[in-house]
Amino acid sequence: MRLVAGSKSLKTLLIASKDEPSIAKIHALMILTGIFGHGNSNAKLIQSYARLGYIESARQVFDKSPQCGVDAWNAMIIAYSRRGAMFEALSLYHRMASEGVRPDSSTYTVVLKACTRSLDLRSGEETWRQAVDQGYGDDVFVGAAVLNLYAKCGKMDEAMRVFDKMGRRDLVCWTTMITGLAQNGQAREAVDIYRQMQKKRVEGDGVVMLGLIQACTTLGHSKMGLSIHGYMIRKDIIMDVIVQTSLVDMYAKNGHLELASCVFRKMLYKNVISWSALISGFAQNGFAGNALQLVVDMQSFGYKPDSVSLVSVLLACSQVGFLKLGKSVHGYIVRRLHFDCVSSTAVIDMYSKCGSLSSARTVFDQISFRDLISWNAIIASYGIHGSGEEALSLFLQMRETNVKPDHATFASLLSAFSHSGLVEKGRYWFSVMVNEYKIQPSEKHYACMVDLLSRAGRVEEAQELIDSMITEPGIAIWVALLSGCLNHGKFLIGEMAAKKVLELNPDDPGIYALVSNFFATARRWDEVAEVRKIMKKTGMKKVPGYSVMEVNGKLHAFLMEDKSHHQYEEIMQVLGKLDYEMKAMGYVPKTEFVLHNLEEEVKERMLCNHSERLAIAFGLLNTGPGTRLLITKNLRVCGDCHEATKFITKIVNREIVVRDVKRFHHFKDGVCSCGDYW
DNA sequence: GTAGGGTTAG
Repeated sequence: MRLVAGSKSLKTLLIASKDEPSIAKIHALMILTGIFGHGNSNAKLIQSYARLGYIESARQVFDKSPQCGVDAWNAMIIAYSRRGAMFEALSLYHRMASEGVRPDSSTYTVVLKACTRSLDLRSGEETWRQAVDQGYGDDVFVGAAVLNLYAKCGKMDEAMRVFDKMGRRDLVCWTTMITGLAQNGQAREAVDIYRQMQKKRVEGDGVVMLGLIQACTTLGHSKMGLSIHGYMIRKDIIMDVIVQTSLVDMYAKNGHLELASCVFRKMLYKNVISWSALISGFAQNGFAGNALQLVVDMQSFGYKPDSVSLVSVLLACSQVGFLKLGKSVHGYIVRRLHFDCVSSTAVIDMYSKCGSLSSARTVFDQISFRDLISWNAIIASYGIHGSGEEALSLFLQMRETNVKPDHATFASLLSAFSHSGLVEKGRYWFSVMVNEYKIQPSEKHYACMVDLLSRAGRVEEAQELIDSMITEPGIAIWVALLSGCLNHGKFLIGEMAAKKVLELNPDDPGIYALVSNFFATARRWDEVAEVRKIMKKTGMKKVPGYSVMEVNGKLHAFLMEDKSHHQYEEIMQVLGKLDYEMKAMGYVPKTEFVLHNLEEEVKERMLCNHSERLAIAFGLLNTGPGTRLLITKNLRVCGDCHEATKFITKIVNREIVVRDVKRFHHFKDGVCSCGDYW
C-alpha cells in the first residue's frame, strides 16, 4: 500500500471507511505520518468511529489525544448523545470548562439536543443560560435546539416566549414551533404560526408540511389535509417516506381509508412504519379484517411486523374477539420483541375484550412498569366485565402509587359503577374527582353518571344532575337518560329526552334506532314513522348488526337473518328447537325490541334471527358439549336476546359470553353477570 | 458545518 501523505486525502478515506479495521489502519497512518494530533484530525477519527457505532474506540482516540480541540469534544458529546448515553454526554460538557476549552455554538446545540433526548429540562435550561451568557443567545442553531427542548418537554408557553424574542428565525425555528404546537395538542396555534411564517415569505419544506399534516390529523381536518397534499404536489415539495407516511396516517385517522391506501400504494419506498400507519388506520376504524390481511401482505413483501404493528393487530383482535390470534401475538412479542409498557397494555386490553379477564390481570400483575394508561386499561377491563368492586379496589391500589388518576381513569371507574349498579359509590367518587382531584367533570363523566342513575331507574335524579350542569348537555347525556327511560318505562321524561336527542341532529343511526325503539316501546307508531322518515331523508341506514365467533382458530361472522351460511338450515333447526323449549320454560318474546310496526308473529321471527342467536346456534353445533361460547357483537345486545340467552344457558348447560359494544355479559345457569343492568 | 426541526402503537 502506498503511503498517502496529505491529511485531506486521509480524511476522505475516513469518510469512505465502512468498518473498524479500515478506520484503525487510517488511524495508524495518521500516527505514522505525524498528522494525528494536528488540527482536527482526532475529531475526524472520533466521528468516523462513532458513525459506525464504535464508541469505545472513539473514546480511546479522545483520551489518547495530546490535546483536544472543541471539535473533538463536540464529536465525542454527539457520539454519546446519539447512543443515548446522556450522563456521559453531559459530564463531558461539564469537564470542558475545567480543561479550559470554550464551548462553541455546536457544543451548546448538541448538549441541548442531548437534554431534549432525555427530557432533562433542568440541565437544558441551565445549558441555555450558559449559551446566552457566552453570547450565543441569537444563534439560530442554539435557538432552534432550545425551542425543541421546550416543545418536547411539553412547555409550549416557554417555547413561545423564546420564539417571540428571537431576533433571527430560520426555517427550522419556524418548523420546531409548528411541529411542537401540533404535537402538544395546540393544532390551531400551529396553523396560526404557519400563517405568520407565510407572511414573512419563508418558504416551507416537507418537514413544515409534516407538522401541518399532524395538526390536521388531530383536528380531524381532512379538507385542510387535502389542500396541503395538493400544495406539496403543485410546489414540487419533495415527499419522502416520512412525509408520505404522515399523509397515510392523516387520511387513515380521519377515516378516509381509500385515500390512505391510495397514497400508500403510490409510495416508491415503504418501511415498517408506513405499513404500521396504514394497518393501525384500518384497525382503529374498526376494519379488523383488513388490518389483519395487511399484516399478511406486509410479510409477503418482506417486512417483519414489529411491536408497533403488532399492537394494531392486538387492537384488531380485541375488536372481533380473536383470542387465539391475540394470544399468539402476545407470545411472539414476549419471545421475540420488546414487551414494553405500550404493548403490554394492548395485550391487557386484548385479553379483557376477548373475554379472558383473568389473563388480563395476570399480565397486569407481571409487568414491571405501569403507567397511567396501564392502570386505566385494567380498571376499564373490570368495568366492562361488570366487576365494579374490583375496579374500585384497583383504583385504590393505584392511589398508593405515584401514578395520578386522570379524567379517563374516572370515566372508566364511573362506568364500572354504572355497569355494576353501584349508584352510591358512583355518587361518592364523582364528588371525590371534583373536590379532591380538581378534575372538572367532562361531558363523558356526566354521561356516565346519568347512565348510572338512569340504568338504576333513578331517572329523576339523573335529570336533576343534568339540570345542575353549567355547560349545555350534549347528545351522549340525553342518550343515556333516554336508554334509562326506555329500560324502566319512564315515558314522560323519556319523551323529553327523545326530543332533545332529535334536536341535536345525531349522525349516528344507532341513536335513531334507540329513539325509534323508545317510541316503539311506548307504542307511539306515528313517532316511530317520523324517526324513520328523518333517517331516510338524511340517507342514514341502521348499522347492520353482526356477531363474530371464533371456532377452531377461525372467525365466523353472522349478520341478522344471514341465510348465506353453509350451515343455515341446521342453525335454524337448533334455534327452532331451543325456541320450543324456552317457551315451555316460560320465555315470552319481547317483541318491543323490533323497530318496525309489524305483525307480532313476524316480529318474533325477526327476533330469533338476530345475529347473536345465529352465532349461539352455530357455536352449539360446532363445539363440544360444555365448551364456553364467546360472541362479539358490534351493537348493544337487544333485550329479547338477553332474556333468551339466559334460558339457553339453562337448556344446554353451557356458559355463554356475549361482548356487546358496551360491556360483557357472562350468561350461566339462567343468569347474566350484568344483573340485567346494561 | 453528516449542529438544530420529522413518520407508526396502548
